[in-house]
Amino acid sequence: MTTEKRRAPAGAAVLRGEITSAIRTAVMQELAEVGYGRLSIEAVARRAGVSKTAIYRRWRSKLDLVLDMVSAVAGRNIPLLDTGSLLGDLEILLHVMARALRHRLAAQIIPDLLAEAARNPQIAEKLQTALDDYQQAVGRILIGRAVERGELSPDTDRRAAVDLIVGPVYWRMAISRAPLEAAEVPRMAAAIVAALRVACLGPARDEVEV
Amino acid sequence: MTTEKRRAPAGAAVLRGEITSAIRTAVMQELAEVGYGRLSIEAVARRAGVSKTAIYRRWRSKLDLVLDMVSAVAGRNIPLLDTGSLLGDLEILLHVMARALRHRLAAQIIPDLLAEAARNPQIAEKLQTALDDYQQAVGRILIGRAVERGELSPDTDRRAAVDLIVGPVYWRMAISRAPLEAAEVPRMAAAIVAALRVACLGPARDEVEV
DNA sequence: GAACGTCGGGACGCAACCGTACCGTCGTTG
DNA sequence: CAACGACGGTACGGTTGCGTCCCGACGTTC
Repeated sequence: MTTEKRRAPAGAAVLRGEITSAIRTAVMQELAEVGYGRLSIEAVARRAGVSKTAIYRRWRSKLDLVLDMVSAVAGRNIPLLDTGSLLGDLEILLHVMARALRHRLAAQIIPDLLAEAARNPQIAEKLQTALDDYQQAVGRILIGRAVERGELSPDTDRRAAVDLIVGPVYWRMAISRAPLEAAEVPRMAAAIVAALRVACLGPARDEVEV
Repeated sequence: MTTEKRRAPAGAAVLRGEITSAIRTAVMQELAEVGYGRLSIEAVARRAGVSKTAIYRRWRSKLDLVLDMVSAVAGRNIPLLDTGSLLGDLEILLHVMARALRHRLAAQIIPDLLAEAARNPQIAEKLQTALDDYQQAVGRILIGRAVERGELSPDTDRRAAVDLIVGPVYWRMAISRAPLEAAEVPRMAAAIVAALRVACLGPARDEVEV
């Protein structure tokens, strides 16, 4: 290819960032409103006040568009503060999750995409890696620190631990769709700590005492 | 209306049950495959080997059809066996939930409809009442019995308890989509019992704000 | 200030689906 | 055994969305 004579695009021949971000927010809103299944490029374009071509110039298809959004959002990893105790760490994590799921958009988009992931391999892959990263981070860092401190047994099952930690918040906010008051977090955190302590003891062979 | 001369429909003029049920299973499969958002009557008809008219004669619209399916499935309440101990009751419940979510159809349809419920008031209502029934049943019966036995404090927060019980299984099977081995159930049940014990101790009493 | 070249917008062809109207079929009823 | 009447199937207009093509507009570069 003799591209030597070519000069870089300039002037009006350059993607306008404002439009790109207008599309992005429109996609989020549309995704929340109708879900991935019914997401239409035309609706996105309408909502963004933009032509369809503007979208197709940036992303090859609807799937590409959504995949890009997902990786953009899921890419940023959560900071897991070290408060010095498992209980403290958990409270922070629960607060962060609750805060995230309190946003209307997130609370609608996340369950929707997770459901869609069950049937769309591309979305599943993108989402699953993000989810795995998240779970691993929680498992390794949060549980790992607790093990180092001696708060949990070294042979704690990381996956089971993640289920016990993340499950209740997600169920409460995304499925049951009941608000989680900040005041409830400490209690939930304490309950989870108790659960984690028991979970690493292995199968319930012993009788439980009051 | 002078319906006196009317005689009851008979012969070929009666809905054929085989076709009705063919439609029903087709809807379930289609729902699992493409989700509610993309569910199309034509596809259902094709899959069932039936005409669209056959469907429209039975249900007024796509929404009606799905609502009917939901109430049919969600209507049947789960039997909660009394094993004599909270731990035993929990193990049973977890097994039942795990068994249900192991079915491919259920594991795809349930999250999908729950996500859809977030934006469709009609589905939300049907599903929410079913969910509430379920949660109440778990809360009242399972927790209630444990309280009677003295295993849990009388002022246990039912809602928080349900979150701790149902959340982990749901997360594991429907979101994380990792298999839950039967051997893991006892451990998870034991962990949940521990969590419930702590949860009813009340909030961390130092900070109680709304 | 003219040339450049991509930009956004509107229009197009194509495909899928919705919900309805009509038509011949068929089993029961009297 | 004939009449009944809802049955299932086909065909149809209308709508929506996809992805593409062509056009005039526009800001930078030389």
